[in-house]
Amino acid sequence: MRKKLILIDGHSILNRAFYGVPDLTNAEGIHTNALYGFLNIMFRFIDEEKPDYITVAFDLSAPTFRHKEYAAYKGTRKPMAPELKQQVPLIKELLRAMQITIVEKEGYEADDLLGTIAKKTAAKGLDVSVISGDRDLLQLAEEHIKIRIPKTKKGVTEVEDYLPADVETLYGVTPLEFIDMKALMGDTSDNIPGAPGVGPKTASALITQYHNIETIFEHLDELKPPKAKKSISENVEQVKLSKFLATIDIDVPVDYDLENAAVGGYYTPEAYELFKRFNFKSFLKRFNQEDTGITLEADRYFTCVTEFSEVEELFAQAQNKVRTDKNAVIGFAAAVEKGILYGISLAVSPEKTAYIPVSGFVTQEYLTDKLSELVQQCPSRQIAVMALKEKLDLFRNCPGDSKDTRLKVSQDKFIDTAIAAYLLNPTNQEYTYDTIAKDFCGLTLNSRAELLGKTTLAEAADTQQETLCRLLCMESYIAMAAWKPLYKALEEENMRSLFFDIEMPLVFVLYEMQAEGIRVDSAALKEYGTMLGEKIAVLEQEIYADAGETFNINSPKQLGVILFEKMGMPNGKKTKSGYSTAADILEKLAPEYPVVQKILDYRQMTKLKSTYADGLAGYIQEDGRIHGTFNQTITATGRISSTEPNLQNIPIRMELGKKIRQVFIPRDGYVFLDADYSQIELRILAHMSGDEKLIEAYNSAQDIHRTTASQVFHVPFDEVTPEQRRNAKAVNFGIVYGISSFGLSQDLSISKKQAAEYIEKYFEAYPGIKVYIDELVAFAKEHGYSLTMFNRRRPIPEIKSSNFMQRSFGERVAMNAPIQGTAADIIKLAMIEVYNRLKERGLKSRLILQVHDELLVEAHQDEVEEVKQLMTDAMKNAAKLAVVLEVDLKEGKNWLEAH
DNA sequence: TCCTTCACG
DNA sequence: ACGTACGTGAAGGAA
Repeated sequence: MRKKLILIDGHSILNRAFYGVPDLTNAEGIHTNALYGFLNIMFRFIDEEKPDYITVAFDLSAPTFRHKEYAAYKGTRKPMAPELKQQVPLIKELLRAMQITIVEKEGYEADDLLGTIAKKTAAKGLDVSVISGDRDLLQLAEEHIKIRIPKTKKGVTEVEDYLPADVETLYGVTPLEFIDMKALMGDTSDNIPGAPGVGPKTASALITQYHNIETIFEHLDELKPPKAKKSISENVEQVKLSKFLATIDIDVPVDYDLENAAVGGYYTPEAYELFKRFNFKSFLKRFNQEDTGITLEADRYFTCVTEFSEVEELFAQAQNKVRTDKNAVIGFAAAVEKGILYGISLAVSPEKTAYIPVSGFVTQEYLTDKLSELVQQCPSRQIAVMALKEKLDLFRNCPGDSKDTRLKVSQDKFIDTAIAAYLLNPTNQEYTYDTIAKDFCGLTLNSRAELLGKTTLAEAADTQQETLCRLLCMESYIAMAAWKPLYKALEEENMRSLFFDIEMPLVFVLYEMQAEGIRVDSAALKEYGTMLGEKIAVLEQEIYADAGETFNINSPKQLGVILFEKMGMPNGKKTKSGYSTAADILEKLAPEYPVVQKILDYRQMTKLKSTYADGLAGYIQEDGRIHGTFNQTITATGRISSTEPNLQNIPIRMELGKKIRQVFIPRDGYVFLDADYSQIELRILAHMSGDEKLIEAYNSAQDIHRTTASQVFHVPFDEVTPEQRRNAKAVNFGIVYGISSFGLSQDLSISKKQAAEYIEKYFEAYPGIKVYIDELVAFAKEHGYSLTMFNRRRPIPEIKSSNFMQRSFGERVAMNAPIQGTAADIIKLAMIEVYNRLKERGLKSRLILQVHDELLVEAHQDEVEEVKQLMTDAMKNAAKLAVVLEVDLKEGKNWLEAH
């Protein structure tokens, strides 16, 4: 085996990390995002390559030898952002603590040091990986020198690897010719001028033909195209200079002793202290080296079974496993896309994880039958899956019985590890096997994006069977392996019940809501769209007439110019990347300028048409219904979210918009029953704070906003003016959102001082609330997270920030998350209860939508009274609070009527 | 792809 | 002094 050296382009990676990772600061207020990102990238390569040697090269700030005479070029570079600059010495400190060699040399660029060391080391018979964000280094590629460029897309780091063949495939030139190509096309980011007008295409073609600029100069007469000929002929000196600038010096007199760069222990006590200081919790795990018993070795046991007998044997092993050991958990994963199954994977033990592709004898029907059998044979919670809801179609037995969308499979056999991971940290963006492996098993695995990129499963099943096997095996294996640490963590955080009694049962409720869908009158929807289209056309012409020209009204940029420059409207101040044309700004201008009102109307109508009328139409399926998706692992507070389409933001507030609700209709012989909680968040606040006055107000069933107004403004209940009530209502909302005088002043268009007075008076009226929200903030400050009534956590790292804005945000979140989150917990309990009661009684009515504090049931006409009773009861009693949970229920023949 | 705007709770 | 209300998702424009 050849030994391995990893060479890292320090500034390049630090720079990428700085711009790729959102701003982080530690308790001292030091920015740490570049450090964090750098380490993330470095660990990734260390984990993957397990190098024998490692070295990081940095530039020193002084002008470099190669560029000394041409400092003017380099001199035009933008100065480094101070937040980044302060992290440069820190990364060096960290690297030294981790016993990682740093090279830098006065007068030389990191490129030159990397080039020299790479070439010399490769010549000694080592494999070298050069890690950089910079394509300049491609010229260094050779048989044993691989250039590795990490790219962060959507938070996932992908790596582009370049050996000489890769450079040739991509650019059509050899690594050495790459220098000449660059000399022609230039590089603005590196201040290499090149020949103006010559781009990558032309440069590549010319170098392929002539191989270097010297030969090109000899053939200036015959160059094609003429544009390139002219440009190059006129800029011979500049191209020569460019080549000089682009060439990496591979013969720098650098004092580099390979043995010094041998990997020592990275995880020294000094490094531990620094990681703690910078608050890099996820990296700290590396120091404990707690043996999870989970290793990549399992990779060796990943197999792709094809023989029919092997498939039977695998299922037999799985059944045997769950029956003989009730504590054992098996992992399951499925490759499903657009309703088509390409294969499944089962992890039966650490030594046995297999993938079964759908092919030949092994049909989708056969596999789903075997799966249903496995589930039925399974005594208890032993099947671990990620994103279970997406796989439940596979567990729906009896294909002939299609009228009943209801699952027959028992619910308590499954564990969803993605949901468990979500509960433990709901702020992650995704809960895929690779992120779970990293967070809970200490394993770094290639993500799906890294293995497949944009390849669809259908394509992969055809051409990349092995990759697909590896992918699915990793998922089922991690589902199995991660359960132990996940379960332990859930226990430690007292989230067992939240997981087993709320989130897991909810998976099945949401699955059936999605399967059920909601009926839409497509003719009425179309008509609504046409009506909007006509109104939009009229408004559009009027706006153009008023403006004196045609322009794109939907472009904030163009609109800003028209309103604030051409028409000279005042207060166009609020800017960031131009003028703000948000509704609240325009509303202030509307009384004086009639165009503005038309623009507001235009906006409203185009929104309605594009998002709702046209948007929803595209989601109506053949059964005349929309089957949206409810997401259970998205929000930081525990709410569910709705996508494709979003059925939780259908218009209701405006007269024109709410009409869209008329197109949502129940199936024939059914009606809608819509029940919503009345001010559930304020009631939760009353309960959780224990404030006697607020509890009393609710228990005497008073109009809460009026009561608040009466208390805050010291007027008798019956003499509260509408304005006072409105203000009090805004204060109530503000309390739930995490009150700030600024926010309230914005909402009510009053001064900050006045808003502060309202808040003060509110706290005088309800002293228990003040105490409670102070406690919420103090708790979050101490622990770094907040909790709901049902122990749902929301991490709030911002609350310890030294940055005022971030810290204030953290404080508001600390006030809001327990309230919004508890409301989410309660309606989830209500949903499960409604679902169970409908099912137990064998009713035809179905729960079909949830909108945060509202449940919509499509109820059979013969069951209306029973279901009304059942819904109200389930919702009211979902949680026992010090105040009653009032529920408003209405019946209707469309969603507008029912709400 | 990021930003702005706006629909909902 | 800082410059915001909490939580979402979709569409269209700009780059």
